[in-house]
Amino acid sequence: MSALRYRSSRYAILGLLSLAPMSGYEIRKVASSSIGHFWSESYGQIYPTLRELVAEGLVRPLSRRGRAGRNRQEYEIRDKGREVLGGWRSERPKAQPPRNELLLKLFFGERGSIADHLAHVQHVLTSETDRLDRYRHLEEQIRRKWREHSSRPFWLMTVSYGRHLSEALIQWSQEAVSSLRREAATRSRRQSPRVRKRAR
Amino acid sequence: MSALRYRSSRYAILGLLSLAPMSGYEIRKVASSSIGHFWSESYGQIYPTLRELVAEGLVRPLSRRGRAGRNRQEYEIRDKGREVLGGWRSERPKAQPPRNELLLKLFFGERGSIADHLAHVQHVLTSETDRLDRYRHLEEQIRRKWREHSSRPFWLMTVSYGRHLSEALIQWSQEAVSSLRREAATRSRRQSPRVRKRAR
DNA sequence: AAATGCATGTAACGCGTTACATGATTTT
DNA sequence: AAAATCATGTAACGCGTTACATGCATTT
Repeated sequence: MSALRYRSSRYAILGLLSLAPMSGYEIRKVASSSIGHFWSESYGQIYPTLRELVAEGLVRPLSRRGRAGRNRQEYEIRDKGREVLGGWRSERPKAQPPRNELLLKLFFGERGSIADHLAHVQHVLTSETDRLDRYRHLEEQIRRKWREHSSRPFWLMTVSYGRHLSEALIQWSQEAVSSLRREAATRSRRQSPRVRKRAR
Repeated sequence: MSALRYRSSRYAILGLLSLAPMSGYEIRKVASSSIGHFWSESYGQIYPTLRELVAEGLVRPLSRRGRAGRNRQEYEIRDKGREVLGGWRSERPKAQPPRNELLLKLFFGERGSIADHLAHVQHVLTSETDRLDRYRHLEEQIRRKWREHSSRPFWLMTVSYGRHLSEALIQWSQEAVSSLRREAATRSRRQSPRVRKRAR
């Protein structure tokens, strides 16, 4: 694509503004909490994008009476913005090309130290366990706090996605730990076959 | 990071060359088959990177007697290349920041058409089902064909990762289909409450 | 008055894909 | 001889993060 690619950041920002008017700073904060589990957005994208959106008439800067007397500029989505957002939403979502460093390291792992691999996999195990915990809390919060909000089922679906993925990763990493241990045993046996009996 | 980022492409390429000498074209092909499930690499990266690797003495161009008389240039990893690869492998793998368009669309889905969302989710369901099938085949192939290869356990781990993920996504998408149907029912009930009885 | 933190904004990179250009070698 | 396809290579983008610069408002 020489001309345009997906420009998903625009839609992420537009989407957040469709929930409520916000400043760039807030967009960053809200993004990292609400959609942070499956999306990331940085200042370097947000501020320039906001300008673009204003220039295209999808978003409007609000007069600066923002409750805090702070030096902040809030933006509000316009009808045209909602239309554009709707059009984007109905197109088939693009998957980002896969790039998983962990698997890359494992794939070329034959000559590496098992201890290193174990450390990597165990890190996945602990971090996904934490993450799963957060998903559970989050889910409960959404169930309690947004009992009547019409977005609730959608939000729950995104959390559930994360939950399923974390559970899968936890399972995988447990299995991977076992294989790596087995592999370590095989290696040491290959190095010193006489000691084999000692192992048990 | 103003200076350098991860430069994972270098290591992906170096890793492939650690398995066997290859040309740039082959690297592309091998990559999309072997590590294609969790990694992607394009020509625009491969050729320039090969030059860099040669310049740094990590890789050596082979004399052009490649069995095919073709106009091709093969490269071979050097000892220094293996060292560098080993160093990289023992560092903790970096996770790429999450960017999931599907979830983004669902999250802002409240005003969208349920039919669109259903189509997106069902696409996940079918494509992950296919993928799972491919993983099963691949796993069986590795078990049969590489019975004695010392990389076998590592390769199996990467396939297993994919399998677990696909299984989780299949489960999730089935659940999501149900929620979306429920949501559609709720909506139509809300629109025309009198027709409620007709529905059953 | 100094320190802290809120808030906006931009420059410099690095990463990666896509699309195109080019030519050699097989195949038909 | 024409078509297909193997193979290398590069230019132009778009995407995104990081790091820095700046200044106002609030807290201490």
